[in-house]
Amino acid sequence: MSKRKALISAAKDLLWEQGFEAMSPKKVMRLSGAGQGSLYHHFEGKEHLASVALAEVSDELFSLSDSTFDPEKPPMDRLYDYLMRARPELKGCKLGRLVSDKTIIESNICKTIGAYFAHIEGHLSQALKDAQASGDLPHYLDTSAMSKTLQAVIQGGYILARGSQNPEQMAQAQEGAWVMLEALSAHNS
Amino acid sequence: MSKRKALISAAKDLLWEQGFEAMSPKKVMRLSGAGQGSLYHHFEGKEHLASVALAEVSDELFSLSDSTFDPEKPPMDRLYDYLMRARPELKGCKLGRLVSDKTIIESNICKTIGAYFAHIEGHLSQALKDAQASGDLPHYLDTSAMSKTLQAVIQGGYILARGSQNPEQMAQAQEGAWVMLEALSAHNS
DNA sequence: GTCTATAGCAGGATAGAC
DNA sequence: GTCTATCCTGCTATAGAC
Repeated sequence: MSKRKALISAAKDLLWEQGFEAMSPKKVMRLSGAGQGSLYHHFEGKEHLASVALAEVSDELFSLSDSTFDPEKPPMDRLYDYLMRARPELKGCKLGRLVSDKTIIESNICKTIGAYFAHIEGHLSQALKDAQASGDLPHYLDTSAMSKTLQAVIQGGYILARGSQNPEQMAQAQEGAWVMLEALSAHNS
Repeated sequence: MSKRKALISAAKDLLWEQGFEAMSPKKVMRLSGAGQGSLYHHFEGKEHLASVALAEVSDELFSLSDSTFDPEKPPMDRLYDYLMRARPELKGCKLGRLVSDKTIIESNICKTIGAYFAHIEGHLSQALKDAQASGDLPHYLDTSAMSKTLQAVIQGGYILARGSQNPEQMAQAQEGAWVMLEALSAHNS
Protein backbone atom coordinates (compact mmCIF):
# COMPACT_ATOMS: atom_id res chain seq x y z
CA MET A 1 0.00 0.00 0.00
CA SER A 2 1.31 3.43 -0.91
CA LYS A 3 2.05 5.87 1.87
CA ARG A 4 -0.69 8.11 0.55
CA LYS A 5 -3.30 5.40 0.99
CA ALA A 6 -1.88 4.46 4.35
CA LEU A 7 -2.18 8.05 5.51
CA ILE A 8 -5.76 8.31 4.35
CA SER A 9 -6.66 5.04 5.99
CA ALA A 10 -5.08 6.09 9.27
CA ALA A 11 -6.82 9.44 9.12
CA LYS A 12 -10.18 7.74 8.59
CA ASP A 13 -9.63 5.56 11.63
CA LEU A 14 -8.53 8.43 13.83
CA LEU A 15 -11.31 10.75 12.70
CA TRP A 16 -13.86 8.14 13.66
CA GLU A 17 -12.21 7.13 16.93
CA GLN A 18 -11.17 10.52 18.20
CA GLY A 19 -12.58 13.31 16.04
CA PHE A 20 -10.85 16.02 14.06
CA GLU A 21 -9.16 17.99 16.83
CA ALA A 22 -7.61 14.90 18.33
CA MET A 23 -6.37 13.63 14.96
CA SER A 24 -2.89 15.10 15.14
CA PRO A 25 -0.43 14.70 12.27
CA LYS A 26 1.85 12.78 14.61
CA LYS A 27 -0.81 10.22 15.42
CA VAL A 28 -1.58 9.80 11.75
CA MET A 29 2.09 9.26 11.01
CA ARG A 30 2.53 6.74 13.76
CA LEU A 31 -0.58 4.78 12.80
CA SER A 32 0.20 4.81 9.09
CA GLY A 33 3.93 4.25 9.35
CA ALA A 34 4.59 7.26 7.13
CA GLY A 35 6.86 10.19 7.95
CA GLN A 36 6.23 13.92 8.01
CA GLY A 37 7.57 14.24 4.49
CA SER A 38 4.99 11.90 3.02
CA LEU A 39 2.14 13.61 4.77
CA TYR A 40 3.03 17.10 3.60
CA HIS A 41 4.04 15.91 0.16
CA HIS A 42 0.63 14.35 -0.53
CA PHE A 43 -1.50 16.79 1.41
CA GLU A 44 -1.46 20.48 2.08
CA GLY A 45 -1.97 19.93 5.79
CA LYS A 46 -4.11 18.31 8.39
CA GLU A 47 -7.36 19.82 7.18
CA HIS A 48 -6.73 18.73 3.60
CA LEU A 49 -5.95 15.20 4.68
CA ALA A 50 -9.13 15.08 6.71
CA SER A 51 -11.08 16.43 3.78
CA VAL A 52 -9.81 13.69 1.46
CA ALA A 53 -10.34 10.99 4.07
CA LEU A 54 -13.89 12.10 4.79
CA ALA A 55 -14.73 12.26 1.09
CA GLU A 56 -13.89 8.55 0.99
CA VAL A 57 -15.97 7.91 4.08
CA SER A 58 -18.83 9.77 2.47
CA ASP A 59 -18.58 7.59 -0.64
CA GLU A 60 -18.75 4.46 1.47
CA LEU A 61 -21.76 5.70 3.40
CA PHE A 62 -23.53 6.70 0.20
CA SER A 63 -23.08 3.16 -1.11
CA LEU A 64 -24.33 1.65 2.11
CA SER A 65 -27.42 3.82 2.14
CA ASP A 66 -28.13 3.22 -1.55
CA SER A 67 -28.15 -0.47 -0.80
CA THR A 68 -30.35 -0.06 2.28
CA PHE A 69 -32.82 2.01 0.30
CA ASP A 70 -32.88 -0.21 -2.77
CA PRO A 71 -36.02 1.00 -4.60
CA GLU A 72 -36.87 -2.59 -5.48
CA LYS A 73 -37.62 -3.26 -1.83
CA PRO A 74 -41.07 -2.54 -0.40
CA PRO A 75 -40.99 0.93 1.18
CA MET A 76 -41.70 -0.24 4.70
CA ASP A 77 -38.84 -2.74 4.40
CA ARG A 78 -36.52 0.06 3.40
CA LEU A 79 -37.58 2.06 6.43
CA TYR A 80 -37.25 -0.93 8.73
CA ASP A 81 -33.80 -1.79 7.41
CA TYR A 82 -32.60 1.78 7.87
CA LEU A 83 -34.07 2.28 11.31
CA MET A 84 -33.17 -1.08 12.77
CA ARG A 85 -29.75 -1.65 11.26
CA ALA A 86 -27.09 -2.55 13.83
CA ARG A 87 -24.94 0.47 14.51
CA PRO A 88 -21.68 1.33 16.30
CA GLU A 89 -23.57 2.95 19.15
CA LEU A 90 -20.67 4.17 21.24
CA LYS A 91 -18.43 5.24 18.37
CA GLY A 92 -21.01 7.28 16.55
CA CYS A 93 -21.71 8.22 12.96
CA LYS A 94 -18.46 8.64 11.02
CA LEU A 95 -19.66 11.99 9.70
CA GLY A 96 -22.27 13.16 12.18
CA ARG A 97 -19.76 12.74 15.01
CA LEU A 98 -17.73 15.64 13.64
CA VAL A 99 -20.27 18.45 13.59
CA SER A 100 -19.46 19.58 17.10
CA ASP A 101 -16.03 20.62 15.91
CA LYS A 102 -15.69 24.30 15.11
CA THR A 103 -12.95 23.84 12.49
CA ILE A 104 -15.05 21.28 10.65
CA ILE A 105 -18.10 23.50 10.61
CA GLU A 106 -16.13 26.43 9.25
CA SER A 107 -14.38 24.39 6.56
CA ASN A 108 -15.51 22.80 3.34
CA ILE A 109 -15.75 19.48 5.12
CA CYS A 110 -19.03 20.73 6.47
CA LYS A 111 -20.41 20.57 2.95
CA THR A 112 -19.52 16.89 2.72
CA ILE A 113 -21.47 16.23 5.88
CA GLY A 114 -24.42 18.32 4.74
CA ALA A 115 -24.51 16.48 1.44
CA TYR A 116 -24.54 13.15 3.22
CA PHE A 117 -27.41 14.21 5.46
CA ALA A 118 -29.32 15.43 2.42
CA HIS A 119 -28.73 12.14 0.64
CA ILE A 120 -30.14 10.08 3.50
CA GLU A 121 -33.02 12.47 3.88
CA GLY A 122 -33.86 12.02 0.21
CA HIS A 123 -33.97 8.25 0.60
CA LEU A 124 -36.15 8.47 3.69
CA SER A 125 -38.46 10.99 2.11
CA GLN A 126 -38.88 8.82 -0.98
CA ALA A 127 -39.52 5.69 1.06
CA LEU A 128 -42.17 7.49 3.11
CA LYS A 129 -43.88 8.78 -0.03
CA ASP A 130 -43.77 5.34 -1.59
CA ALA A 131 -45.29 3.94 1.57
CA GLN A 132 -48.12 6.41 1.25
CA ALA A 133 -48.58 5.53 -2.41
CA SER A 134 -48.75 1.84 -1.63
CA GLY A 135 -51.24 2.47 1.16
CA ASP A 136 -48.89 1.54 3.95
CA LEU A 137 -48.95 4.98 5.55
CA PRO A 138 -51.72 7.58 5.70
CA HIS A 139 -51.49 10.45 3.24
CA TYR A 140 -51.94 13.21 5.74
CA LEU A 141 -48.51 12.60 7.25
CA ASP A 142 -45.87 15.21 6.47
CA THR A 143 -43.22 13.03 4.84
CA SER A 144 -40.75 15.87 4.50
CA ALA A 145 -40.75 16.59 8.21
CA MET A 146 -40.86 12.91 9.13
CA SER A 147 -37.79 12.13 7.05
CA LYS A 148 -35.81 14.60 9.17
CA THR A 149 -37.33 13.14 12.31
CA LEU A 150 -36.29 9.59 11.51
CA GLN A 151 -32.82 10.65 10.55
CA ALA A 152 -32.58 12.64 13.77
CA VAL A 153 -33.53 9.56 15.78
CA ILE A 154 -30.41 7.80 14.53
CA GLN A 155 -28.06 10.72 15.00
CA GLY A 156 -29.58 11.42 18.39
CA GLY A 157 -29.41 7.77 19.35
CA TYR A 158 -25.64 7.96 19.02
CA ILE A 159 -25.57 10.99 21.32
CA LEU A 160 -27.70 9.31 23.97
CA ALA A 161 -25.65 6.12 23.81
CA ARG A 162 -22.34 7.96 24.14
CA GLY A 163 -23.58 10.29 26.86
CA SER A 164 -24.86 7.36 28.90
CA GLN A 165 -22.09 5.04 27.79
CA ASN A 166 -24.88 2.61 27.15
CA PRO A 167 -25.43 1.10 23.69
CA GLU A 168 -28.94 0.12 24.67
CA GLN A 169 -30.05 3.75 24.39
CA MET A 170 -29.55 3.65 20.63
CA ALA A 171 -31.32 0.30 20.32
CA GLN A 172 -34.34 1.64 22.16
CA ALA A 173 -34.43 4.87 20.20
CA GLN A 174 -34.45 2.82 17.01
CA GLU A 175 -37.06 0.43 18.34
CA GLY A 176 -39.35 3.25 19.42
CA ALA A 177 -39.17 4.89 16.01
CA TRP A 178 -40.10 1.68 14.28
CA VAL A 179 -42.92 0.99 16.73
CA MET A 180 -44.42 4.38 16.01
CA LEU A 181 -44.12 3.93 12.27
CA GLU A 182 -45.62 0.49 12.44
CA ALA A 183 -48.49 1.73 14.54
CA LEU A 184 -49.26 4.43 12.00
CA SER A 185 -49.14 1.80 9.30
CA ALA A 186 -51.42 -0.61 11.14
CA HIS A 187 -53.98 2.06 11.82
CA ASN A 188 -54.11 2.83 8.16
CA SER A 189 -55.26 -0.63 7.12
CA MET B 1 -18.87 39.47 40.68
CA SER B 2 -16.06 37.40 42.16
CA LYS B 3 -13.36 36.09 39.88
CA ARG B 4 -14.50 32.59 40.64
CA LYS B 5 -17.97 33.25 39.35
CA ALA B 6 -16.60 35.13 36.37
CA LEU B 7 -14.42 32.16 35.49
CA ILE B 8 -17.32 29.74 35.73
CA SER B 9 -19.51 32.01 33.65
CA ALA B 10 -16.86 32.35 30.97
CA ALA B 11 -16.28 28.61 30.97
CA LYS B 12 -19.99 27.97 30.49
CA ASP B 13 -20.09 30.30 27.50
CA LEU B 14 -17.00 28.82 25.89
CA LEU B 15 -18.07 25.23 26.49
CA TRP B 16 -21.32 25.93 24.71
CA GLU B 17 -19.83 27.97 21.89
CA GLN B 18 -16.73 25.95 21.20
CA GLY B 19 -16.70 22.71 23.15
CA PHE B 20 -14.28 21.36 25.73
CA GLU B 21 -11.14 21.00 23.62
CA ALA B 22 -11.39 24.54 22.32
CA MET B 23 -12.00 25.99 25.78
CA SER B 24 -8.39 26.88 26.60
CA PRO B 25 -7.47 28.38 29.97
CA LYS B 26 -6.25 31.47 28.14
CA LYS B 27 -9.59 32.03 26.47
CA VAL B 28 -11.37 31.62 29.77
CA MET B 29 -9.04 34.12 31.36
CA ARG B 30 -9.51 36.68 28.62
CA LEU B 31 -13.28 36.34 28.61
CA SER B 32 -13.59 36.46 32.38
CA GLY B 33 -10.99 39.12 33.00
CA ALA B 34 -9.28 36.90 35.55
CA GLY B 35 -5.63 35.93 35.56
CA GLN B 36 -3.89 32.56 35.69
CA GLY B 37 -3.56 32.81 39.43
CA SER B 38 -7.28 33.05 40.02
CA LEU B 39 -8.01 30.15 37.76
CA TYR B 40 -5.58 27.76 39.40
CA HIS B 41 -6.38 29.03 42.86
CA HIS B 42 -10.08 28.24 42.56
CA PHE B 43 -9.80 25.18 40.35
CA GLU B 44 -7.43 22.27 40.01
CA GLY B 45 -7.22 22.73 36.27
CA LYS B 46 -9.18 23.00 33.07
CA GLU B 47 -11.09 19.78 33.55
CA HIS B 48 -12.12 20.72 37.08
CA LEU B 49 -13.35 24.13 35.93
CA ALA B 50 -15.36 22.52 33.16
CA SER B 51 -16.79 20.04 35.62
CA VAL B 52 -18.01 22.79 37.95
CA ALA B 53 -19.35 24.88 35.07
CA LEU B 54 -21.25 21.96 33.59
CA ALA B 55 -22.73 21.04 36.95
CA GLU B 56 -24.30 24.51 36.96
CA VAL B 57 -25.50 24.06 33.40
CA SER B 58 -27.01 20.76 34.38
CA ASP B 59 -28.88 22.39 37.26
CA GLU B 60 -30.32 24.99 34.92
CA LEU B 61 -31.41 22.39 32.41
CA PHE B 62 -32.99 20.30 35.15
CA SER B 63 -35.06 23.30 36.21
CA LEU B 64 -36.11 24.05 32.67
CA SER B 65 -37.21 20.50 32.05
CA ASP B 66 -39.03 20.26 35.35
CA SER B 67 -41.01 23.29 34.33
CA THR B 68 -41.69 21.92 30.85
CA PHE B 69 -42.86 18.63 32.30
CA ASP B 70 -45.00 20.13 35.07
CA PRO B 71 -47.18 17.17 36.13
CA GLU B 72 -50.14 19.51 36.47
CA LYS B 73 -50.19 19.90 32.71
CA PRO B 74 -52.07 17.43 30.51
CA PRO B 75 -49.59 14.79 29.31
CA MET B 76 -49.94 15.63 25.63
CA ASP B 77 -49.27 19.28 26.42
CA ARG B 78 -46.08 18.30 28.22
CA LEU B 79 -44.96 16.31 25.20
CA TYR B 80 -45.88 19.11 22.82
CA ASP B 81 -44.06 21.70 24.89
CA TYR B 82 -40.93 19.58 25.05
CA LEU B 83 -40.91 18.60 21.41
CA MET B 84 -41.81 21.96 19.93
CA ARG B 85 -39.90 24.30 22.22
CA ALA B 86 -37.73 26.79 20.33
CA ARG B 87 -34.13 25.67 20.45
CA PRO B 88 -30.67 27.04 19.64
CA GLU B 89 -30.46 24.86 16.54
CA LEU B 90 -26.97 25.74 15.36
CA LYS B 91 -25.36 25.95 18.78
CA GLY B 92 -26.61 22.65 20.06
CA CYS B 93 -27.50 21.19 23.43
CA LYS B 94 -25.24 22.59 26.13
CA LEU B 95 -24.54 19.09 27.38
CA GLY B 96 -25.23 16.80 24.44
CA ARG B 97 -22.84 18.84 22.32
CA LEU B 98 -19.94 17.59 24.38
CA VAL B 99 -20.25 13.83 24.03
CA SER B 100 -18.07 13.67 20.95
CA ASP B 101 -15.13 14.76 23.04
CA LYS B 102 -12.89 11.94 24.21
CA THR B 103 -11.73 13.68 27.37
CA ILE B 104 -15.30 14.39 28.43
CA ILE B 105 -16.36 10.80 27.89
CA GLU B 106 -13.46 9.48 29.92
CA SER B 107 -13.99 11.93 32.79
CA ASN B 108 -16.60 12.28 35.49
CA ILE B 109 -18.29 14.97 33.42
CA CYS B 110 -19.74 12.14 31.39
CA LYS B 111 -21.79 11.16 34.44
CA THR B 112 -23.32 14.64 34.57
CA ILE B 113 -24.41 14.28 30.98
CA GLY B 114 -25.74 10.78 31.50
CA ALA B 115 -27.72 11.93 34.52
CA TYR B 116 -29.24 14.76 32.51
CA PHE B 117 -30.27 12.40 29.73
CA ALA B 118 -31.79 10.04 32.27
CA HIS B 119 -33.72 12.89 33.86
CA ILE B 120 -35.28 13.96 30.57
CA GLU B 121 -35.99 10.38 29.69
CA GLY B 122 -37.85 9.95 32.97
CA HIS B 123 -40.04 12.95 32.25
CA LEU B 124 -40.80 11.75 28.74
CA SER B 125 -41.51 8.24 29.89
CA GLN B 126 -43.89 9.49 32.56
CA ALA B 127 -45.69 11.81 30.17
CA LEU B 128 -46.18 8.97 27.69
CA LYS B 129 -47.52 6.67 30.39
CA ASP B 130 -49.85 9.39 31.63
CA ALA B 131 -51.03 9.90 28.08
CA GLN B 132 -51.85 6.22 27.89
CA ALA B 133 -53.65 6.35 31.21
CA SER B 134 -55.73 9.30 30.10
CA GLY B 135 -56.60 7.57 26.85
CA ASP B 136 -54.59 9.92 24.68
CA LEU B 137 -52.24 7.25 23.42
CA PRO B 138 -52.83 3.54 22.79
CA HIS B 139 -51.59 1.16 25.47
CA TYR B 140 -49.68 -1.15 23.15
CA LEU B 141 -47.03 1.48 22.54
CA ASP B 142 -43.66 0.85 24.17
CA THR B 143 -43.31 4.02 26.23
CA SER B 144 -39.84 3.14 27.43
CA ALA B 145 -38.47 2.88 23.91
CA MET B 146 -40.46 5.86 22.67
CA SER B 147 -39.08 8.12 25.38
CA LYS B 148 -35.57 7.45 24.05
CA THR B 149 -36.82 8.02 20.53
CA LEU B 150 -38.30 11.42 21.27
CA GLN B 151 -35.23 12.52 23.16
CA ALA B 152 -33.06 11.32 20.28
CA VAL B 153 -35.10 13.41 17.86
CA ILE B 154 -34.05 16.55 19.69
CA GLN B 155 -30.41 15.62 20.07
CA GLY B 156 -30.31 14.44 16.48
CA GLY B 157 -32.07 17.57 15.28
CA TYR B 158 -29.15 19.59 16.58
CA ILE B 159 -26.73 17.40 14.63
CA LEU B 160 -28.68 17.72 11.40
CA ALA B 161 -29.02 21.48 11.79
CA ARG B 162 -25.32 21.96 12.46
CA GLY B 163 -24.21 19.58 9.72
CA SER B 164 -26.41 21.37 7.20
CA GLN B 165 -25.91 24.77 8.79
CA ASN B 166 -29.65 25.04 8.48
CA PRO B 167 -31.84 25.65 11.56
CA GLU B 168 -34.86 24.45 9.63
CA GLN B 169 -33.65 20.87 9.95
CA MET B 170 -34.28 20.94 13.67
CA ALA B 171 -37.67 22.56 13.24
CA GLN B 172 -38.75 19.87 10.83
CA ALA B 173 -37.41 17.04 12.95
CA GLN B 174 -39.44 18.43 15.86
CA GLU B 175 -42.51 18.92 13.73
CA GLY B 176 -42.35 15.40 12.34
CA ALA B 177 -42.12 13.90 15.79
CA TRP B 178 -45.15 15.80 16.96
CA VAL B 179 -47.10 14.91 13.83
CA MET B 180 -46.46 11.23 14.43
CA LEU B 181 -47.44 11.46 18.08
CA GLU B 182 -50.57 13.37 17.25
CA ALA B 183 -51.52 10.86 14.58
CA LEU B 184 -51.16 8.04 17.08
CA SER B 185 -53.29 10.00 19.48
CA ALA B 186 -56.02 10.77 16.93
CA HIS B 187 -56.24 7.15 15.87
CA ASN B 188 -56.81 6.17 19.41
CA SER B 189 -59.97 8.17 19.78
C1' DG C 1 8.26 10.12 -2.66
C1' DT C 2 10.12 9.60 1.59
C1' DC C 3 12.92 10.74 5.37
C1' DT C 4 14.90 13.53 9.54
C1' DA C 5 15.76 17.94 11.61
C1' DT C 6 14.09 22.04 12.96
C1' DA C 7 10.97 25.99 14.01
C1' DG C 8 7.04 28.71 15.78
C1' DC C 9 3.38 28.73 18.50
C1' DA C 10 -0.42 27.55 21.70
C1' DG C 11 -2.18 24.61 25.41
C1' DG C 12 -1.88 23.57 30.15
C1' DA C 13 0.16 24.09 34.50
C1' DT C 14 3.59 25.88 38.27
C1' DA C 15 6.21 29.42 41.11
C1' DG C 16 6.40 33.04 43.75
C1' DA C 17 5.52 38.12 44.43
C1' DC C 18 1.91 41.22 46.04
C1' DG D 1 -7.16 35.98 46.12
C1' DT D 2 -5.02 37.78 42.39
C1' DC D 3 -1.26 38.89 39.55
C1' DT D 4 2.89 38.15 36.28
C1' DA D 5 6.71 35.40 34.82
C1' DT D 6 8.16 31.13 33.46
C1' DC D 7 8.22 26.20 31.99
C1' DC D 8 7.28 21.98 29.45
C1' DT D 9 4.92 19.66 26.10
C1' DG D 10 2.70 18.61 21.84
C1' DC D 11 0.56 20.44 17.57
C1' DT D 12 1.33 22.00 12.97
C1' DA D 13 4.22 23.10 9.41
C1' DT D 14 8.69 24.04 6.73
C1' DA D 15 13.48 22.92 5.05
C1' DG D 16 16.42 20.31 2.87
C1' DA D 17 18.88 15.77 2.33
C1' DC D 18 18.36 11.17 0.19
